[in-house]
Amino acid sequence: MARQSFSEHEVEQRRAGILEAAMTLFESGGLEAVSFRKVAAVLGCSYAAPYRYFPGKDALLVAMRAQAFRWMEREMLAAIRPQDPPRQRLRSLAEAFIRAGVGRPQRYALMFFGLTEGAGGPRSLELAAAKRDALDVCTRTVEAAQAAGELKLAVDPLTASHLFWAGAHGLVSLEVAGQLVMGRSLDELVPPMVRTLMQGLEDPQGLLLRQGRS
Amino acid sequence: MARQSFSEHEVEQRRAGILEAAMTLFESGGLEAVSFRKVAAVLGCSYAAPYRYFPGKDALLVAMRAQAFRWMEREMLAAIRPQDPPRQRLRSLAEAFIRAGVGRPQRYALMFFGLTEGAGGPRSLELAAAKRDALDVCTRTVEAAQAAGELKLAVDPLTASHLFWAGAHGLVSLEVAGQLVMGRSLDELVPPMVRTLMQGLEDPQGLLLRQGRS
DNA sequence: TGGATAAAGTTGACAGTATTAATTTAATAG
DNA sequence: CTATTAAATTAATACTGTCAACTTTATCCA
Repeated sequence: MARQSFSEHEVEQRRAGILEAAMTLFESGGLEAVSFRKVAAVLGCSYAAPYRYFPGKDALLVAMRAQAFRWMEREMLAAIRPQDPPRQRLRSLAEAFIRAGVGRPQRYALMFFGLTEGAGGPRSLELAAAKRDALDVCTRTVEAAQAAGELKLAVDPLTASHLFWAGAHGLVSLEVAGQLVMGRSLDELVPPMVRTLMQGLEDPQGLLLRQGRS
Repeated sequence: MARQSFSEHEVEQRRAGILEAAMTLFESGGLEAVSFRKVAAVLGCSYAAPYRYFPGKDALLVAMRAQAFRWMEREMLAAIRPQDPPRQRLRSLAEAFIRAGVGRPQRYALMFFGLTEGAGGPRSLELAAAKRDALDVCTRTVEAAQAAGELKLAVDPLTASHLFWAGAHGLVSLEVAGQLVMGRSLDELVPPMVRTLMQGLEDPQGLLLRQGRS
């Protein structure tokens, strides 16, 4: 006796459409270029229509951030080749993270510079999952290297992957924000950073066993 | 034959007043609580008056960021006691940075999460100087440790201080943004991070000379 | 002392924004 | 065909940054 509600799939499709439009605006003009009204204009609907699929702008931004984390996860996964030794995979991972972030500074800023965490609505579960999955790529790689005996950690693998993640993020973050002193390009800093992270994670005995280096 | 312009000092005083009002608003309600109109309301002037001292909101935010960097510089300087050995000073520096940032997450976010760098107006020179001075505290401490023979760097001191800075920032940044996996408190991560940074910066030979360990 | 002058400050206006409420459209079940 | 109701649109409110026109006011000079 009434108009049938949209199926879950249809709703998801509309959400995806809104998200895509928002992302397109974001890529071309940064956060300032993202507004419900512009999104609606791109989609050809009225400016209040998206409210049916996102309770507010915060929710839209959260979804955008989750998407950015998914992208980063893909970038990292694409960089680690199974045939490489675990230690090399860890290096590739760090390099991929850094280069992806620096290559798309706006997207990277969207990921990490979200100041309003948004009180954890139902949709921030998706964001949390996206973050966890991205970090998991890192954690698994660290664990694999340790399991293969190629990495002697001075701390537990989870802590190690957090430190690894934090170090890589710190470097990208500073570069993206233009904080690195002029004249020092990222190419100068990436290799020492990766080496510092790898080396710093290991206990001295591990270093001794393999005579240091790399 | 005309009303005398304000002296440089008077202008600076008004700028400082606006800045202070903006900071107060920021501390209590985040970036959303900062607007020219609210600042003016606090100061008791009309909403367009601040435009005489800041060309726009971006310029105001830049000045706020510079002030935050100056604060961080003071925090770090207060933490390094001259009587401590250089190595200990470096550790204290890192701890101070991390604890200051985590203790005031909003202010920290203001420092590093400024997405709009603002095309470098005349006032962003002050921001650049504030950033440089803060980083210099770190660089000088690293150099002192190296000069005292207490730190055998694997890279040049400037690169080392950048890595140090990046690592500390990465950790704080993740904590502030709530990216660290739940259950892992900062107290768990700070000591390993500091050790990782210190250890990672050193060349293997230096480690050998002092038998490893921090 | 009495304008003239120009800086400092105020007000009004415009274009945008997020968000909510009221309204309209349209599909479908009976 | 009609009642129902989800979806979409429109109207409206309360903000925002920014600029232009206007008013106030302190000073200098005649």
